[in-house]
Amino acid sequence: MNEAAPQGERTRDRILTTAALLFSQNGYDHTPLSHVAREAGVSKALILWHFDSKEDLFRAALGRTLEPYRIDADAIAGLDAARQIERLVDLYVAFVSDNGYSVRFIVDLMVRHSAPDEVRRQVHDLYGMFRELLTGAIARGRDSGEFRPDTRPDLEAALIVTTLAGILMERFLEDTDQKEPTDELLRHLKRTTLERLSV
Amino acid sequence: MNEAAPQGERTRDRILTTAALLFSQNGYDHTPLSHVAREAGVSKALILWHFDSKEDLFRAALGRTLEPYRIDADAIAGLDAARQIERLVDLYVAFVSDNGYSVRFIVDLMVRHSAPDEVRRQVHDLYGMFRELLTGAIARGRDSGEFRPDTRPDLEAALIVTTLAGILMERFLEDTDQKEPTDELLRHLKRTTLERLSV
DNA sequence: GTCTATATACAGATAGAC
DNA sequence: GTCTATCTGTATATAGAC
Repeated sequence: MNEAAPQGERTRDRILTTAALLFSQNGYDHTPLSHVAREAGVSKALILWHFDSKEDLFRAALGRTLEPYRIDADAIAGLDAARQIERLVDLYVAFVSDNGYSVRFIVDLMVRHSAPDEVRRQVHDLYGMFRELLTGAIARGRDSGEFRPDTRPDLEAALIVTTLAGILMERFLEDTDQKEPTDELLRHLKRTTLERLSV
Repeated sequence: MNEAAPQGERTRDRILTTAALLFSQNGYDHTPLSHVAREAGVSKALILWHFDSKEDLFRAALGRTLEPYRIDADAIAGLDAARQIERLVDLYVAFVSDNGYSVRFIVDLMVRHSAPDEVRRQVHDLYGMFRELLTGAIARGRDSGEFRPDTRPDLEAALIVTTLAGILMERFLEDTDQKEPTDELLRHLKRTTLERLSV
């Protein structure tokens, strides 16, 4: 027997994982507790014993949904500035590709202004951290002479992340999950950015 | 008496307008018919006499919501290519500023894949038309010698609209309706684009 | 065309046995 | 901790009078 994970905890955990999945797939309003109960193999009453309300379950499940949302700054260590920028762009695109459902769900919450403040702040911070990484890479490239001396790292970084946000948006607007046109656009973004920055 | 607009038609129209507003403000799921009825000054039953179902009302109301969504190609006539690009960018930003609620609503429908096919197609077409206007302006600039001869109008236009989509996205991600940072970003977008295209 | 009253369904949440 | 049974509110939709 595993003393650290009694039955109740494991059941609670299964409810949480199930809820996180169903909420991100169907949305809060279209995920009745009965559905979560069925998929998790428990009764509605048990869910409401573990969590005070559906809203409470939702907030707890959001933690699961946001688990993969983190930035690994080490991933760009040891590269020159230009390569760091390219790598950050690729990491962004890879992330939204790998987390389609949940990214769509979180974006939906943000667009509808129905994300809890904590989530809103978390997303905001991640966005800021990513932009900071870009800003830092551009600043180092400028200071090392790799980029033009009149480069404005913050503004350039802001333009890049905005365009990436646009790529995300367009992915949602398209029904088909085509990636080929986006790839060409991505190459164009990276190329024009580096051409503009380079001396 | 106005023979062309009997009482029933005017009431139906008021229901439709009220519904379009409330749906775009609060969303479909959080707009009960009782709310529409109260705001429109009629009974729930009357709404369901005019429209077969809530879903039917919703589809009809979407027409109202999309009414302002159109592109006036004449607005850029007589300008040189660079000025046309700047003007199109400004028109885009002005539109999303003037139609905050409904743009947010439509985007939400698209993100959640819950827009009727007709609406999805309509938005897609508008997006395509706007990109076409940009593509045309860039192509004319290239052919007139104003822009570099190796310019690829379609790719450049795609990059611009993607960045604009990103600006829209970021406006949703921010809680505050600040516009100052966006303005600086917009200027940077226009300036870098034109610098890249110009000979 | 417009209303009041009602049918029907289903959601979240609670009571209480085990 | 987990269940079945039930309460309670609210939503869409219908019936039928005016």
